[in-house]
Amino acid sequence: MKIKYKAIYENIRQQIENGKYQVGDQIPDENTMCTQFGCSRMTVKKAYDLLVNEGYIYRRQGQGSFVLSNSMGQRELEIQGRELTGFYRGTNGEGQAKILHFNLIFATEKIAKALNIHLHDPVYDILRVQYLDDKPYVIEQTYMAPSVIPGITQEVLEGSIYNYIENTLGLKISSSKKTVSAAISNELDRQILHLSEIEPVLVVDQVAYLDNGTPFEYSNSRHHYGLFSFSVYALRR
Amino acid sequence: MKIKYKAIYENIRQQIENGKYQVGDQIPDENTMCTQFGCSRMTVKKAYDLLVNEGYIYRRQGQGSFVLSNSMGQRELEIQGRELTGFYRGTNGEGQAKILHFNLIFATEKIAKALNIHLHDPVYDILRVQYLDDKPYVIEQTYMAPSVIPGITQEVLEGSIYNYIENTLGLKISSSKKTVSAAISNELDRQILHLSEIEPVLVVDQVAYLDNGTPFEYSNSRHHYGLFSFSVYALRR
DNA sequence: CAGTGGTCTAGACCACAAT
DNA sequence: TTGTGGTCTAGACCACTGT
Repeated sequence: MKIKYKAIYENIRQQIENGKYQVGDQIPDENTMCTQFGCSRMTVKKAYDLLVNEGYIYRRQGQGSFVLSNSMGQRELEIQGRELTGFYRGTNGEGQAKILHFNLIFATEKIAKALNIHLHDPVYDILRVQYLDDKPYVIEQTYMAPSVIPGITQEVLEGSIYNYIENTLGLKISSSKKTVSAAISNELDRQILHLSEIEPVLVVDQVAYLDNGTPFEYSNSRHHYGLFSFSVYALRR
Repeated sequence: MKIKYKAIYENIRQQIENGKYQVGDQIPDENTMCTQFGCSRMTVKKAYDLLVNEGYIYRRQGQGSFVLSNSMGQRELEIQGRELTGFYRGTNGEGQAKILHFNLIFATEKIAKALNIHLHDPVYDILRVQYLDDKPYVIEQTYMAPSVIPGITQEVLEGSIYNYIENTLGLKISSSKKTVSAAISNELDRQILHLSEIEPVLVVDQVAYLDNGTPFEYSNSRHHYGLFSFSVYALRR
């Protein structure tokens, strides 16, 4: 790791996650870290601020820096990558994916607006089911513009779209906006996710962005209510 | 505003929100801002990094800084304070609150763990309904330790607990961890929120922290599925 | 008081992109 | 080559906390 503040961040993060620093423990002050890592205060500060943003520590003027939580220690949630720090990996497909349909359609107003393209521009219209341990847990409706993400095929869709985008196309996925809500399950939900009439779905509406600011994906995911939850750490500003 | 980077942050943020900078527009580079605000590059960088974290802009080496979204422009959601930047204000009570019960109980293991207190320590056990425009939208089960938040009364509960904590007690609320899921509505949900059997609730489990790292509230909120959604902006690290 | 973090400076060098 | 952002330094001064 050539970037110093990331190295310091990783160093402390790991010591928190593996329990060397317990919740409530004070971690070294900035000057101590400066001498230890041979760097200036600003560099330590940057590393520590990252830890604050991710909910690992809190800091108080005049007192010091203390462990707030070991974040990842709370893995009681069923489907969770690095959910707590925030990036939704639904489309990452760590399990298997089954394609329900894969078409080209004309962008509706909603899609065009979300993807920042013109009305009636062509878009991929993909409906997939994701499985984990042979259990279906989410139905994903995805729209992407071929002008942004070219060359999508059945094969790509059976694997991970995100891997294709990052590894094959060499693009960088940088952020996303999500809105989470609960909804009554519809006919398709119940059939695919094996739900009864009274069992709901957790709906995630998402627009995902490349590092050049282009929205490349607009998706609507309907999750089995018992197999998925969504966690965030929120800092008050 | 005496803090320069916050002043710069506010300046740009407002210009994005009121449309002076449109989505996709390039905003001034760091050196330009330095001369304009009479400060050093690091200060501008800090302001811009805040804007990146909140999803307003993205930046690319060699190219510049560009508007990603005007965030708050998407106020299509029913109940939303500054949800997009992340802090859940359910307990803020902008509407009215009705108390269903208010007791002192002995902490269960789950509560003790969440609030970092001992098993069987006394805790407030509060069940409230929040209304917005005379419509019930959430049932909130809240646990707080009197040792941390003393002096809770019926009157306090009818207003805003958060206001009481910050204004009357002079404590600072700094962060929270939430887990969001969908659930089948129970008898109470259906009665209070006027739901039918097939209509679900959006459940938010939350631990909230003071700025000294103390978890002061453990709550479980069951929201009307049609009146509440939860939005986040997530940066990939 | 000493110890801590918060803000800020005035530079430096590097990496990357467009021309 | 120029312009951009990313990282980093070696200080400085201030604000807050606890002794």
